Amino acid sequence: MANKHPKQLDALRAAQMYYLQDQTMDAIARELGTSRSTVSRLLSMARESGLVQIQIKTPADRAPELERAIRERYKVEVHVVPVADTLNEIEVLDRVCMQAARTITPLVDSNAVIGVAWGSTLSAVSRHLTRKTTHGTVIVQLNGAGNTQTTGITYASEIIRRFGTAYGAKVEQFPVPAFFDHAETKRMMWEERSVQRILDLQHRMTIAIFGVGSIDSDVPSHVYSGGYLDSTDIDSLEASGVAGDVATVFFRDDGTDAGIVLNDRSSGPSLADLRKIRRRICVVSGTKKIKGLRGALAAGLATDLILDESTARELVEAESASSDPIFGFLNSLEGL
Amino acid sequence: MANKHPKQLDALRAAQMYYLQDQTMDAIARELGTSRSTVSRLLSMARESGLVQIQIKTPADRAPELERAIRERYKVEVHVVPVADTLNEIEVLDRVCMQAARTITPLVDSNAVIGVAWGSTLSAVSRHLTRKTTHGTVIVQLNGAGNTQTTGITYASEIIRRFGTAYGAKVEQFPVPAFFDHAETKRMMWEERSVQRILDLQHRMTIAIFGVGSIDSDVPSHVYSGGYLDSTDIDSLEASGVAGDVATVFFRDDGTDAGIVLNDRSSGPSLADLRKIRRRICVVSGTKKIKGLRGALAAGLATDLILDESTARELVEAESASSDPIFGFLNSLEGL
DNA sequence: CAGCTTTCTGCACGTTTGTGCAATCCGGTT
DNA sequence: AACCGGATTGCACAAACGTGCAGAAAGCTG
Repeated sequence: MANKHPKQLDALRAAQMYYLQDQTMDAIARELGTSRSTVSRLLSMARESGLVQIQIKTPADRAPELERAIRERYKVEVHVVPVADTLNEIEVLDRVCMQAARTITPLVDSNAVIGVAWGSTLSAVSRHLTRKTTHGTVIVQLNGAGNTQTTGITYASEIIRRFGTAYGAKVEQFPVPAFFDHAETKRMMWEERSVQRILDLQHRMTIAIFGVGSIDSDVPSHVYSGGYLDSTDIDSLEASGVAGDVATVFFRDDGTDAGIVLNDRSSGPSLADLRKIRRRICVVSGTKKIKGLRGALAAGLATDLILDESTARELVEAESASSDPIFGFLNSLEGL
Repeated sequence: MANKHPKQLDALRAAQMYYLQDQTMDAIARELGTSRSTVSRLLSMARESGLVQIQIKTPADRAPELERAIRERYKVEVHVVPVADTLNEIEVLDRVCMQAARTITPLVDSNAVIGVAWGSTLSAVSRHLTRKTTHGTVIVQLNGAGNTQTTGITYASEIIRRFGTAYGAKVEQFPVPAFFDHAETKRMMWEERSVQRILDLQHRMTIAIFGVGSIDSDVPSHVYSGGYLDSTDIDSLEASGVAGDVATVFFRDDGTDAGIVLNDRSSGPSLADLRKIRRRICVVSGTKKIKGLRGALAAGLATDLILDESTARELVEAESASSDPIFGFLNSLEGL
């Protein structure tokens, strides 16, 4: 029809005709004066560039049993990702993270300050993000990623860079080690202005996105294997009865963190600071993380929880059969 | 897999897997233990029941020329519906109204009070509404529909009933004639408590949805042909220089309504009252309505405008070539 | 419980959609 | 102008999808 068709405009037209008027791609192609295949490509462009937004709204009253149970018990917004229990761990992670990415995107607004942790879960999430145009959004790295072997920059920065690209946001790295060797060094670094700039940003976070580590995990998280901790550290964690971590900050089964010395050397935000953030999104895939997850929930670290179905089921069952049911009950009364 | 599958839950699962995890229907069928065709049907259920919400977000800066021009000039949120100019009037109406229905739905919140007019446009919109679960929403008829031949109940009530069904809302009819024969009768009816109940509701409207009538329309709107007005009335309208109407309330080219006597006998809300509503959505299809549309825009009756592309184009051109070309030119200089 | 109506399901078929590939276009460079 | 590399297009084929239809299941009635 017309000549000078910037692709964006064609994509918009196509999307409107396809999604709002139920036209076939063929009809759209004829109107746009191009081939059907091009329309197909325009539409996938439109989807990926966030022009088309598809979301699934669960009326809370019609949510599945499982979701209601978790929502009630832990007072979190929960999204249970349906997955066949025949899938292997990696496939499940992938599905959970794809759905997580698409669930998170609508929550991101302009001028948000988004804290992002790192790890295999977040890496998978970042790979599935769909675009959304926002203004003034900032992505800030939640915790350092350096370790004894590498500076960890590429791995963690890759993740937050993907977030930045998806939302058109500025990206702020946190170039410090995951754990300091000496708490004193950390205290001094925390006084540095370059670090303070990041800490300030972190205090202004409106959204945090993180996974959990779990100490009894057979496949231990990066933190426990990647040269971040030595055997003394791990012994000390076990001695303190640690259940897991969020952004390299540890906690116990019951959500407490007092007296866990390693936290004094960790670069992640204290649990208290974390809890101040309005929206705290926790993504978990795999039943091996149950222990850490329960701790995180007991600590009230998450406002939103995205997890796979098997883990969700186990969470509900595990809690009912927990060693301290009364405490669990109290928690659920206190709105954690 | 499991047995006792309330269909709703299956539909939710399917929708999540399809739209959030990019599974094929085949894979979903296998997991749900049913056939692919059933999944296809579940998904269309999920779409129609409003479980899946697809919307198209136009970043204002990347909107087509036409939209920007109208948005700037008339200060309304505008949605130009792309349609091939080879389509006939009825097809265009259908497309516009389908897209209108899908554009309106996301704007409806719980506890909204939605005023709905009647006419061929609104009838078409109502036929394309998609469901959305809301609570405490009320649909109220904007203006009476009785005329000298019928009570007009079935036609208008059909429209608002469809709105009610789509949003799970209570429906309030307005059982009065479109035009009273005597202004005095109207004044007295307006004192009746049954009528006052509706008027009260109308004062609490948060959204109004209407088309426009246009006096020079070759195919005159129902109001001008369906036994609502007699020839004396029509003469009087022409004598007053009327351009069109919204919900059976008339106005001139320039948006004024002072001194149009027929309005004293009309059952629709005064223009002043209309303008108090937060969100006023005007749906227009077909260039024949240009005159009425321009009047309505001049009167500031709409906050949101949904119209087809040809009409949009003509609206922009008509204005540039208006009796005051310099003004039009200036407009176009100002970044329209 | 038989007989009827209504709803649901899977199959088969035709339609619609995604994508690898080769041809083409386009902007920049030599 | 000739050349080149990357992006874009349409084709052809395969994959994915929607839907009329007939049989099965579930309600309903007497």
